[in-house]
Amino acid sequence: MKTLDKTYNPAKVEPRWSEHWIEKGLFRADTDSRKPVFSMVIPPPNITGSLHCGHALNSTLQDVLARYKRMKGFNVLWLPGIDHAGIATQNVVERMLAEEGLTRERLGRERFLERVWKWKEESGGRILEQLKRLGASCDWTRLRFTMDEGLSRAVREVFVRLFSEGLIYRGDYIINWCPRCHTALSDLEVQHEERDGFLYYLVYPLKDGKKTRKTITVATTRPETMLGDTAVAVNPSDKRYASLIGTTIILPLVNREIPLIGDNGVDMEFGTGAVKVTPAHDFNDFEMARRHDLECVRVMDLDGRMNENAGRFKGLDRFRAREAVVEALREEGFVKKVDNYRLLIGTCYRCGTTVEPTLSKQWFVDVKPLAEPAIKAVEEGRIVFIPRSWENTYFEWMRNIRDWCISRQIWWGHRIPAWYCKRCEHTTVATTDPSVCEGCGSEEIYQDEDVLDTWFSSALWPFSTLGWPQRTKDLEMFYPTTVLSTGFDIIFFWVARMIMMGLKFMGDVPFRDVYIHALIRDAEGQKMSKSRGNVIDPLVMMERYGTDAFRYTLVSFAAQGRDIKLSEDRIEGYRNFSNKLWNLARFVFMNLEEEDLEEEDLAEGRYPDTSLYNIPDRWILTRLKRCADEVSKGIETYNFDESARSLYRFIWHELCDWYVELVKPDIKGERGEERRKVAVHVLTSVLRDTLKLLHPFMPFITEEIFSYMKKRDVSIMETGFPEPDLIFPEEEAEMERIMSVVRAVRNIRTEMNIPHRARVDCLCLARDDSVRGAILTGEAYIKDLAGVENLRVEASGEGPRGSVSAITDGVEVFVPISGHVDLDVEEKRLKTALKKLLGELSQVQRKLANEDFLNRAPREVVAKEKRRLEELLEKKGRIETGIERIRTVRG
RNA sequence: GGGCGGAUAGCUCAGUUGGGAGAGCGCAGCCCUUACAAGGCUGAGGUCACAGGUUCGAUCCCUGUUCCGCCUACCA
Repeated sequence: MKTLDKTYNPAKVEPRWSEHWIEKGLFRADTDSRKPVFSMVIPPPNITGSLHCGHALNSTLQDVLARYKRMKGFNVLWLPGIDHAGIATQNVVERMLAEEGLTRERLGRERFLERVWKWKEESGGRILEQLKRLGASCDWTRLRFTMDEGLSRAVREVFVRLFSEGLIYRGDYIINWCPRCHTALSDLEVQHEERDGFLYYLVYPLKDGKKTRKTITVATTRPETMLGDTAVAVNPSDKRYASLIGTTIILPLVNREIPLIGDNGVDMEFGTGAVKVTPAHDFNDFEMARRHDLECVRVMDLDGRMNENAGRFKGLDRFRAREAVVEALREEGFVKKVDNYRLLIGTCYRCGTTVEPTLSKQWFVDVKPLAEPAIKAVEEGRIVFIPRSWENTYFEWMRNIRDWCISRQIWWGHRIPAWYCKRCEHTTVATTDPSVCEGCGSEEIYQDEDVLDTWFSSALWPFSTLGWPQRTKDLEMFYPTTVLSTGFDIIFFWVARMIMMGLKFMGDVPFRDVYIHALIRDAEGQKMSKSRGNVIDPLVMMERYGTDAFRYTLVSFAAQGRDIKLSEDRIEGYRNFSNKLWNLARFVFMNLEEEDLEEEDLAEGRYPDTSLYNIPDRWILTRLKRCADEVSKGIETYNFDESARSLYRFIWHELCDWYVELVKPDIKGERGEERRKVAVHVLTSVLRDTLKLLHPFMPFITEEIFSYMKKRDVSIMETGFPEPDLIFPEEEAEMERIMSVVRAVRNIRTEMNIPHRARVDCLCLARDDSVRGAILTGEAYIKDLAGVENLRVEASGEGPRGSVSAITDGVEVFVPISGHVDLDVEEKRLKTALKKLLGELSQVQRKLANEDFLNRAPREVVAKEKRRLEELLEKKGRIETGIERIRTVRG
């Protein structure tokens, strides 16, 4: 057998396996399979993106699920893909054009789109390679892209059907406009930021107050929009102003006459209780204008500059205009005062520019009718969020949902399938490009210039990727998908919309479980961002510590409902863990004899006759079984961190720290050939099962080690997930007893500074027969692991002169010290132990003295406490004898 | 304004039918013991944020407070 390198070198191992798995088609879903189905679609990353920690976490968790389910015998589909990311991609390509001194307008739509496709072919989707590097076991043969022909057909189909049902409409409404990206944005695409600003108090004169110089003062954070004011509103129940409702105001600078209206939406407490109304540039005001049938006056153009309605301010950028307008108002005495004020401003999530609410003609989805069944699906538990608490967030948004603006004034995306007629003004909406107007048959039709929100196509992802609107085998087999794993930040953007669309067009939920993973932050708890410069690059981490170690770190941190503070130290720790595993394998392989290898395939070996097992064998097999149960349970309940913790403890602190040490003499043949064979067998079998348990988390190293154990060409992922059933609770307990004696002797050795090589004698006093039995059966192990020469076990008696003692549950361990014992050190040891013990003792005694406790607590609990009291009292007695003994020696 | 989450060892975090507080890193001491120094052994370190309540018993359940995050909202 090959000798492994002394340290594990992931860089040498990982790329080979990534390729191998894909070449062999191990990730392919099978439409002819009769196995139970497990399916997921990947949240499609942006085509412009590159792998960040969030992707890495989410993909790792999905990969754990996929690999686990595959090994458990499921027909697994994990469908990968990417998103065309309309605005982001267009920005990227426009930036490239700018470097050539070009603009998209000069290039023209068609040639611009050619450039985007070319860019896509050359440098788009880099992230897919990075996902492969991470080990993501997606079915790469089914890779999808939102702009693919098939998916585009799905988009059109959906648009046409919603339009025909009146759920998609076009109209003039106020929307969020990004003056930089030159497009409308949905509410969700606007990010709110708190900034310092001012609250301006503007004085508006009343028309019939000319003689009396009557005025009304309004408060605003955006004085420049006053040019577009078409009313002033007050609350009708506001006594200060109620009598003025219906009067006319002269708008300063503009000299337009505007009405003073009453509206319940006005907050009497805020500012002066009077608010200016600018319907064309404020959502609130727009609503109010509709209620009161007010005029809408736009005062800005699409670049965010003042337009002709702004009179002398025309051409000024909106922020310059603010200063200019305030200045002008001030000169004429219309500014009463200016307060400092924290305000929330909306910014474009793509470029950060302050968005401008603007009246505009756009396409919308009437979402309410779609939202109702989507709410119900979650209420009725047909879809379950994990953690459950996210359902509140979902409900909150869905119940207050507003119409979705889906048209974007960009070129890269699915063009809106609507044609307008120059003759009759009819709008033709069709799945295939029409040549004549549906209404009048005229050929003079032209297509809408706009494209759809990228999220529109993403909403169809779970079924469009499976072939819809065609009724494919994939669709039939894999829809609804089993799980969706994603971040909370796109619950509204994506999850909710998929649920609505899935229910609408497939008549069924798109997935059963929605697992919401944590958000990754840096070590200080800051959100990672390029501008902060605190981004941890997953690729660098994989390079530096190995993909498996990086994956394991993410999984270990993935506790539900808590953010992840990622730190490099932790990754290093798991790098060490992978090295530990590597060396475990190295040890095993080093000690195999030729015949062990010839006799059978280590990768498939069965456990031998259980009657041949000794205590350590039975103990480790029991521990393995418990670990396997915990791993499965953790994955199935999305408590991935628990699985990871359990495996870590088992491999390092049970298998390596104890079992390997226990069987070393066996493996080396010191206890006979038969025993050697059994030990080898158990050790290799446990190693093999451990590798399998670990494989979903650490696919590379496990496959690598496994490859040395197998005779035929098989991947570890094809060998099934271990479900061991051997369990020996008695030996498990006995072993614990033996281990605690070993620990006790080691403790004494350390505290007494006994040289490492020196052997010591040991006397164990234990009243309980079974405890003595356990110690006696473990004699050889205690001698080995604690460096004991002679071991005596007695029911009762005295510790030998000049010996030091340690007390563990039910056992008192004495170690005679050659030369003389440092009495002071020993006394101090005993006294500290006594002090600690007395604390525990008084707790227990207090409990047992409490009648209510005795009467009301469950019997088992009371019995347990009583047993504990006895143990503690016994311990106490022994420690006190020890202290007494020291006193007598001192004389 | 509404909602959600967090506060446990120096740091990062686990801890559910409520019943003797855990891990990793870091720290201290000893050890290059033939799988592993990316290692081994041993150890120190915690009024479980604060105040009440329920209970025989609370880190855990309930109420309130403080601090820190996040999401959401039409106080201009």
